[in-house]
Amino acid sequence: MASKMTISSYAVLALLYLKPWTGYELTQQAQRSLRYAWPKSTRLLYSEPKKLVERGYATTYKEKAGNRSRNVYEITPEGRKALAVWTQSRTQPPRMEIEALLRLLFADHGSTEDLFRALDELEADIGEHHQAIVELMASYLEGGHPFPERTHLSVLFATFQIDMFKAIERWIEFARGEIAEWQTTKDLGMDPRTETLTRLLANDQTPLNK
Amino acid sequence: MASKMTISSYAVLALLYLKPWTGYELTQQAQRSLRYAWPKSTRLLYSEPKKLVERGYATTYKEKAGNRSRNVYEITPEGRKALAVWTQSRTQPPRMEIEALLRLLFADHGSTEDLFRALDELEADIGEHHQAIVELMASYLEGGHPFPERTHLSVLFATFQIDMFKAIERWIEFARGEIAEWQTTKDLGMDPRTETLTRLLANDQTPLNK
DNA sequence: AACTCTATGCTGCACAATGCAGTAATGTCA
DNA sequence: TGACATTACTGCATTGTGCAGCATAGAGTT
Repeated sequence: MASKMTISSYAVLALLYLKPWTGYELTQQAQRSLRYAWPKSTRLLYSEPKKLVERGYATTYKEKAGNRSRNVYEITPEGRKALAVWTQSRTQPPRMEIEALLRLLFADHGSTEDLFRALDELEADIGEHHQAIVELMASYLEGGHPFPERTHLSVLFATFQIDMFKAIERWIEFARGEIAEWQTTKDLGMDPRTETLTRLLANDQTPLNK
Repeated sequence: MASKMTISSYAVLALLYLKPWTGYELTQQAQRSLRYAWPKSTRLLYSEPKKLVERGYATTYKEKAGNRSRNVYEITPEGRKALAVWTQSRTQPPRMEIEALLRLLFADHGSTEDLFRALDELEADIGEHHQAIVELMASYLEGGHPFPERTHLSVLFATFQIDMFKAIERWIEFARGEIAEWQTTKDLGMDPRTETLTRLLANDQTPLNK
């Protein structure tokens, strides 16, 4: 039987709403546009459209160029209806997996060098994304958007991302400064500096805002 | 044979490094402290310590109180060594799943009301976490930290979270303002306002910073 | 002309992780 | 004494990931 529609199913269906795509194109497009809101494996992006076909939300045909063939997927009217249902449902709470922060939480097993390295890695990963999105925006100015009529949505989304990345980068700098003051990762506990910070946070302020 | 150590395995192992816990306590503690850096299901948190025992990284015994019994897990010296290995490895890139942003990306299928609702839901979810962490910091001031010698780590981590939550809340307000100006979710494309924003973003600035 | 490398275009399989239902004892308040 | 929340898990179906594998096409190199 047709399995249940997951958010990932709807994400793929929403891409098909824009235009028909091949399986491969879907994997590429998901890399480019969905990665930051809904990161999914390539494998899944090949599987989802097949399930949509099973459910009657898409149709498929094999297109061939020479000896090669590829699967093209197209949304059906039922698929469009299904998307409307999704729009009405409660969104799932956001979820962030940041291993570097996990390392911070347990930094007292290791050295300050280990912790600095984790921060460097976080900075590098964020920096890559940050740069990519800034370049994407530059390309939009030169008419590089594949769906120009949707630019306003992409740009609002990009505002979120860039803002987020900047906040993380600012925090990394701040964290480096704090850690540099520690003599060790361990047993610092509620020293005067930590107490000052705790007081700030308990009043819903951070040393970073403004 | 013993399966491979995942980051989740190390997360549980790191908790066991602090002190022995029962399975149930691990699920509670992971809810309280790991949720924002490494959110995992309750089910997994019951399974992971068993695997650690299989690998020789932990030992277990059944403790009984009356007719009831519970499994207590304790780290072994091998477990401590394994943790040191983890500390040396490259951190995984951060990963964020935010369904509300996915809705934004595909908002042109629906109405502006649908989009406002998605933002309200995101605000509610973030607000809950935001409040919880601020209250946690207030409790630390009253000596509520279960491992007082680790307060400096928790506080640096909390700085990240609160800063992040504030940034998201600020963006939500901004997004509401922008969307309110649209007559529809569709076909706005590169209008003058969108162009202004795109220019800002392409220069690595956002309408929100500072 | 043969070669190597990258991109295209997938599938199968093992295993990680989730969600849900089920089971059962203990504590708490009306 | 009965109802309900909390403690304390386990089994099972299903979703999702990572990796290896397979095969064609095109571009550049020796």
